[in-house]
Amino acid sequence: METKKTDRRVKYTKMVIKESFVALLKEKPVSKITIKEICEGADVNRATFYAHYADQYDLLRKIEEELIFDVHQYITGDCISPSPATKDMLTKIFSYIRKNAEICRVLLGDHGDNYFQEMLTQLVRQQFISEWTAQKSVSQDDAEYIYTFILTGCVGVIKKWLSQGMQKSDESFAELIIRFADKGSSAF
Amino acid sequence: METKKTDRRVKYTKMVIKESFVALLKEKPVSKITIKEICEGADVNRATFYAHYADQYDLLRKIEEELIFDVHQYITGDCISPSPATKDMLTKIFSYIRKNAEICRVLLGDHGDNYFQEMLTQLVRQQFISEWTAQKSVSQDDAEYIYTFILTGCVGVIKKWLSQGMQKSDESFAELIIRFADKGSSAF
DNA sequence: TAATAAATCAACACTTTGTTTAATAAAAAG
DNA sequence: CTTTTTATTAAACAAAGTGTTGATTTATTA
Repeated sequence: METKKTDRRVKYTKMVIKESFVALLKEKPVSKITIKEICEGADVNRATFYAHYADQYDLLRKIEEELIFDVHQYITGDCISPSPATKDMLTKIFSYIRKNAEICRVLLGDHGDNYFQEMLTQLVRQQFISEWTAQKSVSQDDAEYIYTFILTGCVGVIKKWLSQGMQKSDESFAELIIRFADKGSSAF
Repeated sequence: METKKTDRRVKYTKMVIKESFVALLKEKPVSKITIKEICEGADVNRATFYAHYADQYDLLRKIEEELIFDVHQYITGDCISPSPATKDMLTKIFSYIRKNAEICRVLLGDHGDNYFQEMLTQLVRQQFISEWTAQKSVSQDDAEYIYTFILTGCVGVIKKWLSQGMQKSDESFAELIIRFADKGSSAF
């Protein structure tokens, strides 16, 4: 991502804009952040901002999509079964989140928006449903409910883990998540 | 709630403002809704709006708090165990949500905000934790994670139920939620 | 070094905001 | 029913942010 943008000025501009924006997001929700503020913090002209983004929300969206793109790389088949492969996958994802803890904490925190969370769950959704309906004799409808329960539950737990400074190691946290997913699956 | 406000003019004003606001919330997120718009939709002077609310977000907050207050009435002790009392309690809550489906769907939908969801979970939180640590030999820390998993998971399922037109009856949906909570509890 | 592209600056009309004043209308109290 | 009280209105205001423009300067690439 962002490797084809040759011009260094563009790279720099986008970087400082994002930094300024994320810093503001720590203090208040997007809705209270003005483009003027972002530009002052980044020491960038307002016209330059509009050359790259439509508004604050567009900027937020693009930041989120970058993260989603990265996380997407880690997602492989076999999302739920408590296999070593799954544990490995989750550990890598949590390690990535830890590396980007600052922005992840903001996006999943009180000032974040639902969209990011929604995209995260959609990422695993299809994988999940198809695995489920194949393995067990569960109707599509029931599978949707189970999936929703487990996924939103796990995201909630991840948010808690993040907001409390990620005390548990990536690996042990992956084990915890697998346990939750496994127990949730047994609801039918 | 709102029964001591004697002056009928105030009652009316608040009512039309809320109606106009909720109608707008169906179309777009709070952040895109202007006070001017709300007032035009309600046919109320802008100065009148400021006499009652600080801004859109204050208005949203007050609407949410009214709902939370109502739901709070239904919450009694014994939140989790799959007892008939629990089922009865949940059925009543879902019936209330169904009666206020329009606003609930908006607040828990894509244009809603996290705060409402947060308040809903906080409502059950203390009850939950204390029951848990008493019944089973679980550390406070583990209990927090289990609670988070179950609660956010259940709220996710409720959101799905709402957004899909509440096909399941209040009673059968209460049973579903109890089943999820029970299975989630068995994670330790 | 020349050509190209990006960022800046200043100015623009426009919208929304939050507040204030006096005037008007409606409700509650006597 | 009349008086008093209170809510709402209307109009005007400065302040701030928005989104866009055209000319200029600066940095990058080739």
